[in-house]
Amino acid sequence: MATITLPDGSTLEMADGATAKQVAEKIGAGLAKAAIAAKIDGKLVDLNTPLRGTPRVQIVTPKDKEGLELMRHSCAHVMAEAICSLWPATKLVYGPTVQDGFYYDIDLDEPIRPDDFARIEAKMQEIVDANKPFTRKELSRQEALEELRNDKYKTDNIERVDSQVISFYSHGDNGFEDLCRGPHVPSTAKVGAFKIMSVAGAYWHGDATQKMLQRVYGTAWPTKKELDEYINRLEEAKKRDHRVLGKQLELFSFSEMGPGFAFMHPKGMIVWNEMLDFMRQMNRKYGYKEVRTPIILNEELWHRSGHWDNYKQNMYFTKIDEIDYAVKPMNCPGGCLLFKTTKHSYRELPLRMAEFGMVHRHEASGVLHGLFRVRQFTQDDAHIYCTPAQIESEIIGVINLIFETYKAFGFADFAIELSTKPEKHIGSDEIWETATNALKAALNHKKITFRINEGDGAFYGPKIDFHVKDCIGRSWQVGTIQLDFSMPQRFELGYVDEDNTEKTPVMIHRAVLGSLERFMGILIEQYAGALPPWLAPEQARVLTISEKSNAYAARVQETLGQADVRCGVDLSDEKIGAKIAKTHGEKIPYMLVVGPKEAEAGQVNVRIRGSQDTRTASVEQFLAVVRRKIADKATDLAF
RNA sequence: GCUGCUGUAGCUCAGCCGGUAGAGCGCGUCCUUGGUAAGGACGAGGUCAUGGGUUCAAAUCCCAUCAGCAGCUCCA
Repeated sequence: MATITLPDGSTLEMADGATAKQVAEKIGAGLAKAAIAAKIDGKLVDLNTPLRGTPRVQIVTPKDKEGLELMRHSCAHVMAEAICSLWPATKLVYGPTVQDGFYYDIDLDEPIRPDDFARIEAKMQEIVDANKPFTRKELSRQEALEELRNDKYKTDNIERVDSQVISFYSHGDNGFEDLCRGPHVPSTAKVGAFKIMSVAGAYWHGDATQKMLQRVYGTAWPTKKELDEYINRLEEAKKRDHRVLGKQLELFSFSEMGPGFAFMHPKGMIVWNEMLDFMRQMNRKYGYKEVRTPIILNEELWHRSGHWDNYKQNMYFTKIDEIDYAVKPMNCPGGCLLFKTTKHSYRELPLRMAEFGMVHRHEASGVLHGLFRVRQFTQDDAHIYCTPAQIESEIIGVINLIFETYKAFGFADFAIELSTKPEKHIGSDEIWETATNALKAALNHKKITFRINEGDGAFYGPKIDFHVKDCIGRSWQVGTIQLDFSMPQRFELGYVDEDNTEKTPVMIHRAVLGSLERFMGILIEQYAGALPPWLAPEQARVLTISEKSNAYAARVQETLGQADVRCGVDLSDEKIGAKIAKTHGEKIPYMLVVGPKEAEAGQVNVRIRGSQDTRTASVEQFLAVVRRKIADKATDLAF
């Protein structure tokens, strides 16, 4: 007999060798039907695994996170079989699950096209309808290597696992079999509602020198309804796409004349300047002075800074009067030159110098992506020159500044990473260790939990990276704090200490928004284009019922404009419904409907973006409310 | 940079088994003066990304280039 303990603590007596499936059947027909796998003593296994002794058993269904992944993985197998049957030359490489779905990397010279998806799906449906059992076969490592000696991909897969038992799964009678750790759903009927999503190239092992494989992406969900909801969610995310909204809302554009170089339009410039004004305010509050350094500087400078050796492939070069120059990819070397123009005393430290620096980086053509990845961008950069003793308090100061800033922009959720010494770096190991420890100390002091990102630091020093989470759960890297002992040495920066000796300062590089361009893109996606009043290009618009109220509308607009509210007016001879629809499309926070009634009473009828309700208020009342919303950086428009 | 897909009016897209272009939105003019998510009529607007090739004939087929999209690699 086997004594089975269930997750609720109850026990079941079963015959020795009974399967997990039988346990599910004993518990209930519903569970047995939903069951796709089991967990025995915490280990995920196939449903037909025999039970002995006194195991703890949990029946896994697609409702469990692990069950869902397992189901998707099984679905990947079904897709693999479908592809192999349609393209017999296919060599299977690797088919894991990913967030919301799965993919399978295949080696096949004939490209699979989106037109083929329907055929693949139809074939998959055949396999599903056949309701064939997944069966497991185990071989010794040696036997497995022998059996797959002609398959370099599968051989490689075996070599990458350390288990001595290698398992294979097959479903059906046509001999489809795939190396796989498992477990799997019991039969092909249990892979859920699926859809082929896309196909793209992917290097073998992510190595650009290796063969480009085809990666076919699919998704699978327990029910058709959930699949539809997922497709819906994707469409919703697409509506937030800052590239689409940027065009629609006339914020910015790109031209074939300059791939990766954004054009900021008048409305985009308003958002930009609001961001900039706010960051300047923060810089003043936290004791920064602002500077500006040249875009183009002599190539020699970049040799000295280490950029030539470590960053050359990302830089643009030019010649002026036969002399070699480089376009700056970072602001720090220029900042160092500025620091060196005068002699410094320890009394000046910490010296915090901010720069909204426009930098140019040659990014590979394939990585350009709206405002998120561009070749020219503006960093809200700063360099803090300080003594070693001041490092921790300075870093804490920057962290405070960063948190305050993100909150103001409406981000509540952050994640922090500490990146350590990369392969390409300058400076000794001791320096790196000291610097890394200093960053850790500051984070610990602030009681901040962080993740370590090995080998991902800047070439001149370790860094703390800040990620913000947007309202639909996506994470964006924005701010960074980098600690640098090398650049000050290379540039022979110095200050005179209390004891009248020359010392080398420590340099802290920091950016809060990171890139103004990227941050604007993030804001657009976060708010789906419906920016809070303080950032909105047009904060209110007066809509007239008919031209009888034009003069009054103009007066209202004038009054608001005088009070620094960005207010437009729609005097067109459209009907009010059309004007409201148009204003909604432009995502303007406040609509002020005025007709003879309002004109008579000196009022406006306020309609708030996203709401059907209206409310009449005097112009003064509305003005007071909107000014407070702007001042508070409110995201809630109601009043 | 690599692989695949795409490029037609300001925008979104149709046309693409070859016979020199169409819709909706937007824009302009006129009618309409209408009270809360799109009133009506008329009109203007396109070297069909660019350069070659095949053909009597190319938006349509082929090649190259450029750009965009998805992903890979890289990154703020």
